[in-house]
Amino acid sequence: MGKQQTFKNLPHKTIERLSQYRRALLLCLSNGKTHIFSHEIAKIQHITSVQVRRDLMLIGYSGTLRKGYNIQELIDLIGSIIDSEEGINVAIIGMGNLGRALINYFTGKRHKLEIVAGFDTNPDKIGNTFSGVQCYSVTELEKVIRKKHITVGIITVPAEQTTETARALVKAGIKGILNYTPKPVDVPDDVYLEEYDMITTLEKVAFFVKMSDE
Amino acid sequence: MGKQQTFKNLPHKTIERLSQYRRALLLCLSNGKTHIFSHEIAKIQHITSVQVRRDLMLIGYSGTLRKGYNIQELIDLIGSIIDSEEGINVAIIGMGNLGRALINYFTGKRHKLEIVAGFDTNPDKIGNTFSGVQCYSVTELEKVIRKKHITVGIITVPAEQTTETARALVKAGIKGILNYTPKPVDVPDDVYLEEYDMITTLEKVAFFVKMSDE
DNA sequence: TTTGCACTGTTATAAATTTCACAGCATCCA
DNA sequence: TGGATGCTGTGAAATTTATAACAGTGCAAA
Repeated sequence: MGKQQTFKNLPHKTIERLSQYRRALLLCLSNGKTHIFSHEIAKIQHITSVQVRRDLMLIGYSGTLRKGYNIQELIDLIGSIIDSEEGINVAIIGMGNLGRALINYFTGKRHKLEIVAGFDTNPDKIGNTFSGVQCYSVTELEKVIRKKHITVGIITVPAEQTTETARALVKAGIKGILNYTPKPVDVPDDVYLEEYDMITTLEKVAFFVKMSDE
Repeated sequence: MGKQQTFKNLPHKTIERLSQYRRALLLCLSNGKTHIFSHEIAKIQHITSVQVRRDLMLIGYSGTLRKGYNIQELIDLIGSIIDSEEGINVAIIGMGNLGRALINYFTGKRHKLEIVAGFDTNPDKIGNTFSGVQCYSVTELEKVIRKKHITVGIITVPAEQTTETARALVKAGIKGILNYTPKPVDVPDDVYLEEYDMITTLEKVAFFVKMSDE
């Protein structure tokens, strides 16, 4: 003990980067590489090598001098930190384009994190399977979430259904919500909430493009 | 002069929040509200009222004591800062689920930021229109981008086409890229790049859910 | 075997961002 | 009319995040 708990204090930004490092490392591994230098990781992620080394220091991983970091070891270590041992089950509420994009994009990528159910109100979708994910009626939300031990919900419904969807998820005992809707939601303190609005990001890019023009 | 240029030094985080404030303000306006307090905005965005006031201070906007901020004025001011006067034209490369989701989600929301073209390699899609956006062949990328004065590109192609897509965009003279692919890209310094990976965000949510469990 | 090089690991420093603390003021209420 | 209240605006402090600077080390070439 003592070591494990320090992971609780990892900076949020480091957590995000660890996930990104792993993604990059998996790619390198599939290309046959076994070791990697901090500056190589840095290049891929558009950050500095110091930052990579600092992040790895925070998780207590040491590389080999002049050989770099062992990719497989590092992947495993990152997994032991950010993954949940028993795995985490995820639901997507809203099987429109965005919901289906996420499913496509996601299935089979991480074995400790699995989308195990989709929900929609459209009768044409209910009962069907999308990339291996069964679509249920939102009326069954609570039942399915409890039965399948789903702890994370991704909201991809139309904006006007956002609030009620979030409420239903909370009522069903969800622990984390990722809201891709443009409408912010309100949840109790014990539910972890992350909101992402694509318009904001696009407006930010547009702003800096405008600025670079003067 | 002197006032305008300070907007160049606005913190990145403030820029993002301004966009979010505007989104929330537009909603309030459509509900018939004319004024709003800093703590109301803060509540919606899950931040503190101090932060809202500080952001507004940075853009030089003053509210009325005990009445709050004039919503319309604030919307206009934010627009004058983050929007480009002539408008910015955007292209989406990759008309799969994610690309179409973005188009649906976006069209008609902001008049100073418009998606004016989509691109794909699938012959079934080329020539069609999706929510009013014409889909072109990627072979025409450079031609269309130059002709329509497109300065921002959103990449939503499959991962393995990411690198070449980014290269083509840069070659076509794009100024800003928003990459929704899990594969990081590399661009010259004068192209503003923003990358967003949905898996990272989901893994982050999962991490904090796991942590809250102990 | 020595010297230089190219890495890692870490402490110290700086920059960015958020929060605290409180002054000021218009309105309400007694 | 004289608080009390409930907001705004902002300098100062705290926190978070990133960068700089450099010591240590093992390999490689001479």
